[in-house]
Amino acid sequence: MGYHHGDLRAALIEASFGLLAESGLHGFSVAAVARRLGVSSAAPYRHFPDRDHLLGAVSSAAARDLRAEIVEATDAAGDDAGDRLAAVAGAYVTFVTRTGAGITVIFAAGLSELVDEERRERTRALMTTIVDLAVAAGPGSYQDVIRLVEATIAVAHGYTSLLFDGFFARPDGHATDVAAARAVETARALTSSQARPL
Amino acid sequence: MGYHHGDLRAALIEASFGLLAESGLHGFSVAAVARRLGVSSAAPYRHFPDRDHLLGAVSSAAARDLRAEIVEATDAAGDDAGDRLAAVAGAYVTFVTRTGAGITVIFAAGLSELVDEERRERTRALMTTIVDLAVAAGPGSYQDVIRLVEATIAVAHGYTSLLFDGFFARPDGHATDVAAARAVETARALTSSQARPL
DNA sequence: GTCTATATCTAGATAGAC
DNA sequence: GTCTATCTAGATATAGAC
Repeated sequence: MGYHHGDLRAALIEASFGLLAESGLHGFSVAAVARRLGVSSAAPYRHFPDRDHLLGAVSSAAARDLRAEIVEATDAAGDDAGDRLAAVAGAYVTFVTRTGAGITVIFAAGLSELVDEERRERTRALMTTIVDLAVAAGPGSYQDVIRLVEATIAVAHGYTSLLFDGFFARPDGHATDVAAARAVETARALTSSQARPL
Repeated sequence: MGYHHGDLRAALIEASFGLLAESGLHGFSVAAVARRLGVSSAAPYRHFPDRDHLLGAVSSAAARDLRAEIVEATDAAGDDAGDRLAAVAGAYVTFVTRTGAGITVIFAAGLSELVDEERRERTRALMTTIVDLAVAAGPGSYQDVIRLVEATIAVAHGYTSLLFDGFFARPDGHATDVAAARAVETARALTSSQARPL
């Protein structure tokens, strides 16, 4: 076996993204992540007590990074509030196709029992960021805002799944760009119609 | 162990739906399906040569049944072409929440290599049914029609995933109805805006 | 801090009894 | 047509060497 890294903990999280992107949560295992880094299957357990804690750390990092890329994408989208919210969908498709860490990983994954304050905070920040964009885009009640957020995420996640499951073509770089663009267009249609009652 | 059924083959497919609905494709295994029926883990192999052939049969049945429920839902949706297409999303959420067999199972699952003419035909019929509804709803080019189909499926699948992953609440009967209604509303917004260029 | 080795578990799949 | 028994493979997790 190979041996030690400067920071195996960080490397394990990074390698988990790669594995998730290729094989999905289905194909994720601590052993496979270790293999990817050329370390023994026991090595990860020096840094994470069990599989769920590794996944929790991956989830935490994903919530932080996804939020950062969403902020970046909305900044690039200009001033129109509808365009800015729609950009969330594009950022989601791009990020999740690259890292494999979408809502399935960030939420669920049976991690609800894990107490991780940092992760909770990052997830909350991610949601707050999206809700704020929806508030700006939708003139409706709080309930309407939440519905708009859900719809935007549903669109983003739906296109990502279609892409991952080969509905479009193999997810090479170009297919990802196309899917992201479609997701943005579709999400954008939600906010135009939001002006009229949904 | 228990013993023989009238039709274990059919029972295995039915039990697979239940297992998929509860545990997802992630938690699916031939052994677990057998356990559900109280038969030995070897019994399924008398009816299916391997795991993929069972999943293929499940996929085939799902394509047939989902199409039937879509036809039923669109018939109930009235005459407006936009309403009829939007009804697809509602039928999808309801069906997939109950059976666990959505696009992830019907397509992907590494079943592309499986040659199953009946399954291919059912999948084709399912897609044709949706495309026809989109043609009626969208006055655009063939490309626009395909995009509308993709968007509708993305919305439907997105809401189903949100529901399954606990984004709304536990998927009891009521939560499913709410998610289905939201999916219909969101899908409906796509076709109103389709009148104006997307 | 990582390795080797190992115990335990679960799943996929096959052989042979009934 | 199903059962019991068994083999193989891969994953989680722990113990102890270096």
